[in-house]
Amino acid sequence: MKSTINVVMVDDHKLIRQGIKSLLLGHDHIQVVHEAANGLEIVQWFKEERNELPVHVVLMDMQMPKLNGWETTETLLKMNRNLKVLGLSSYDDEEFIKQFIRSGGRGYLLKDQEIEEIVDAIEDIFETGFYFSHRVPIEKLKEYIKIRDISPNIRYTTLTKHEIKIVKLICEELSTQEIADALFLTKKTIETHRSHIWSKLKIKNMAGLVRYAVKNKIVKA
Amino acid sequence: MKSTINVVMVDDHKLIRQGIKSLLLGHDHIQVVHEAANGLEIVQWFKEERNELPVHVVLMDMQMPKLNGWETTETLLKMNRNLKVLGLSSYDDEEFIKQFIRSGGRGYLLKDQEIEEIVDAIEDIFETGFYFSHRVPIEKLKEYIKIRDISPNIRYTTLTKHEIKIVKLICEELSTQEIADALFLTKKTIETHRSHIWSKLKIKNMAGLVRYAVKNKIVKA
DNA sequence: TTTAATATCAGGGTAAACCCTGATTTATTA
DNA sequence: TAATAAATCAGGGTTTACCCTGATATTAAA
Repeated sequence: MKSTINVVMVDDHKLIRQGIKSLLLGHDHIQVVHEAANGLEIVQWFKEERNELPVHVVLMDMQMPKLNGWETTETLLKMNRNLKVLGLSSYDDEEFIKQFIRSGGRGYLLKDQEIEEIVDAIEDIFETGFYFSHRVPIEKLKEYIKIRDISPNIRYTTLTKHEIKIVKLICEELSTQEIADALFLTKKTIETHRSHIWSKLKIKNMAGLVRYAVKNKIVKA
Repeated sequence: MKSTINVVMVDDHKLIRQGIKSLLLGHDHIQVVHEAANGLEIVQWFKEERNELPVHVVLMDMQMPKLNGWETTETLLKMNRNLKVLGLSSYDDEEFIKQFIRSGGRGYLLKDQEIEEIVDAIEDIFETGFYFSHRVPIEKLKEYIKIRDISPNIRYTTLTKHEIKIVKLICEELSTQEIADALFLTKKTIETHRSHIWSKLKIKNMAGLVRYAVKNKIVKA
């Protein structure tokens, strides 16, 4: 008989959480022991309310407000290095997956794939420590996995709260001048913030920024 | 005993389709008789392979590639005016819901809500013909429902295929000149297309365009 | 405590975005 | 067939975005 795998689910859409949970009900050796709607919630739960309940695998959506998937992963692994985090996403964006692996993620699944794969993935990540969907370009990723093992704390890009506020307003179609007026700052200040954002995110223009913002749930599309 | 409600599901994420289906398994009077990954698939199915199987409710994701939720709704209703289409979305964007209702949608659900609501919604839309989530600003929507009953064929915005190609390239952070070079056209031509897109979508700049493109799955975020 | 990051602002610049009017050709639809 | 929409291009315009360098005060981290 297979030993029981305790799974925790993190996704901001309750319907999806419940749906996947319901799919896993047919597999007795997989137990969903807790669920959370975002990164902050799950970090809080691990910190305070867990009551020594063993958790083997975390099923984590990448696109979440507040703390996104990889930010949350990094935080959780600081508390428990043995945790296996399985990323779940609509996007097979390479940069995205890279970030996640740098943060310590051990597997990645795409939402538009076969359902059986989620069960396979949970089993594999529990037994071997890794699982990557065949749609993920694994060869390229191996490099990142190595890098992470040598130097586990590679920085990922973070924007400051002022920068995030400006990103939001850019996405609302406000011009630099309008943003300056809205925040009681000069146009030049906003321009400086903009150029910092540009170089941090390595984007060329507004279009790249908006896609970043949507991907990271700074704004809704 | 309640009579059986035959439901068809349209969503581009198999995992979500299966999840919801699995949730509905506990409710014997609701039968998921078919599922499809996008608008084209379901239109095709209704046209050719249905074999007179009665369909009462269509559960339709709004954000899909190829044919999106409301475009598909409009097409399906041309074939069968009695079909009740229940929209499913991550977004409570008013413009979005408006488009859907103009196309003949009869109900709207948000993905981050309680699961029981999906069962209620299917039952309500089947019995009364309407269901709107309490998170949807129903008062405003009543106007659109009326308008639709008087003049059912209000135009929604459509971009031409050339325009869509340009939208994609703008989202890839290409400048007007770069797009012109890529498509072997002059800069002026691209500018004209741009200005048409701007006025069709009533947006102010690139930021608005990218959000439109992501919302309508012209590009991934 | 020293370093590094954050937040504020300025001058001066080029290239790109965005807006107007206007025109021709070719499809498509009524 | 007539009308409409799509696709191509042009001139000439203003405004905004984006890129340099450089400065200063505050705050957070090593």
